[in-house]
Amino acid sequence: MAETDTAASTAATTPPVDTSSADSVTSAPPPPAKREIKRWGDEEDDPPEEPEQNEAPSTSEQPELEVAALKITENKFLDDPEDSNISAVTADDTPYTSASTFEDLNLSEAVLKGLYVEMGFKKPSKIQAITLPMILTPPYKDLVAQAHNGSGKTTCFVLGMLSRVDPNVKAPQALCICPTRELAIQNMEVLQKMGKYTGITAECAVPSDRERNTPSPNYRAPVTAQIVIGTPGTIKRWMSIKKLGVSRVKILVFDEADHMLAEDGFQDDSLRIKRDTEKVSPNCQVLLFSATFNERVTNFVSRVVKRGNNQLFVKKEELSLEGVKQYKVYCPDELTKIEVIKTKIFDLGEKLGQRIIFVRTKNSARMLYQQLSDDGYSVTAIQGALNTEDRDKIIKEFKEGLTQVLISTDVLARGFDQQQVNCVVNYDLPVKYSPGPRSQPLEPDYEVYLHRIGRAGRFGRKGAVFNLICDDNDELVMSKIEQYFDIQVPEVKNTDEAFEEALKTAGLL
DNA sequence: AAAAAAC
Repeated sequence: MAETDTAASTAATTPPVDTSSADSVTSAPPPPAKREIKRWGDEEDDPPEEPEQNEAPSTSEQPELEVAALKITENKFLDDPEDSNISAVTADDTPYTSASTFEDLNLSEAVLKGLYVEMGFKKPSKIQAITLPMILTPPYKDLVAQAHNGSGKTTCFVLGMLSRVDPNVKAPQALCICPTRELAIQNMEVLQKMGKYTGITAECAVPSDRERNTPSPNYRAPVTAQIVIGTPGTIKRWMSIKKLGVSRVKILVFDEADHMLAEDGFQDDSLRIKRDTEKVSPNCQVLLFSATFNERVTNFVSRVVKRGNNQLFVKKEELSLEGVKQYKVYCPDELTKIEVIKTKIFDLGEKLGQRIIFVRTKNSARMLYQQLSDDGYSVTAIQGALNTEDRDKIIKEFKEGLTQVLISTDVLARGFDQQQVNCVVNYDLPVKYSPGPRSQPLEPDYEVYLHRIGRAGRFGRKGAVFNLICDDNDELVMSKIEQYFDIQVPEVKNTDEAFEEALKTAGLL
């Protein structure tokens, strides 16, 4: 419970924020009769997925939630000029009013208590204000929602699931599919905290070593939990062995939806789960959330989601977080990279918060871990080849603050929410593996880049990112990333002074 | 290559 202060902070903040939003919170003169436009608070754009301990982020750096309208049907919904950057929101012909308070949403007393007491929230973040009415207002339409990293997307779908469950029906009614075990567990923790007073039951469907070693499908009883959050393989398996019945499912959520529906992601599994669910629950509402939706996935996604047409998107040029300063560091060779990690990220980074170092392969995670520990540095490393027990332990230690520096593959690139992380290192830049001959230059993986750097700067906090640039291809990849997101990433020389200066600029020292 | 997890 760090509630007292957390509460105050995350939610609270109230704001001194830039006038743009604060004032209008209440003011909104209801224009046309039917739709009154209220403002949402902007200061705390997001109750981070796991919002507990926070101090109020300084308002100055709050990320703007710029939402570009994908499709604006009738009405322009937002007539306040200050909101002009937020277009979006369109429902075929259903008008929605954004929620300026949680009370506007008809949530149960138990859920409200969870929000205020357990989570410490005071009012909806921008993405919550916009999407919650869409999620909770009948007829329940599907939704595709994009919002910045750390802006509170988890709360949107967790509230959606909690609100739509009928407490009297003891069967799965809400399903949430996530790309990794860690994210599923984290989302479950948020759900249990937020839903603490509701009595709603939930179960996590993730791989476990125990389960893997159990040959018989009778190793478990049928799921009676009302909400199930898990990874695609386990969900699929439970469904196929008839332990997870989906005939009562009313709401199906895909977290990190762009990846869940990407061809090189979990498309097959996701579509199968969706199809099998809809077969017996044709009216099931589908929610897709992510911070990234590239053009290709977006086209596909729009075809997949049929019930209604509520969509929210953010232009890629407005997607990187203001509060997270990005840098590049030229390292002539691998040894220099390791030296930078030791002298800058560890030694000089003592004064920083927690740090995550992203590497490309499981093997480099192991190797880097080995080299650093051999040299006496205190660090842990996580990657998918570890057994589940070890993965859980490493995450637990990091979340408890027992470890300060964590090496990770892209298992943690998406969704991982630890507010004390204020520094991210791309030891290897994220690249896509293009099919065909190995000789081609590697293309940047823009989405992964954005997700990785979003591990810092949760909830509008400040952060710093260091990209280690080793060869010509790295340099090319980096410049493409800058171009794509329309950002400039300055160089930091490999000296203590330069790093200190960079950290100061980022507001971390 | 990473991720999930195995019909």
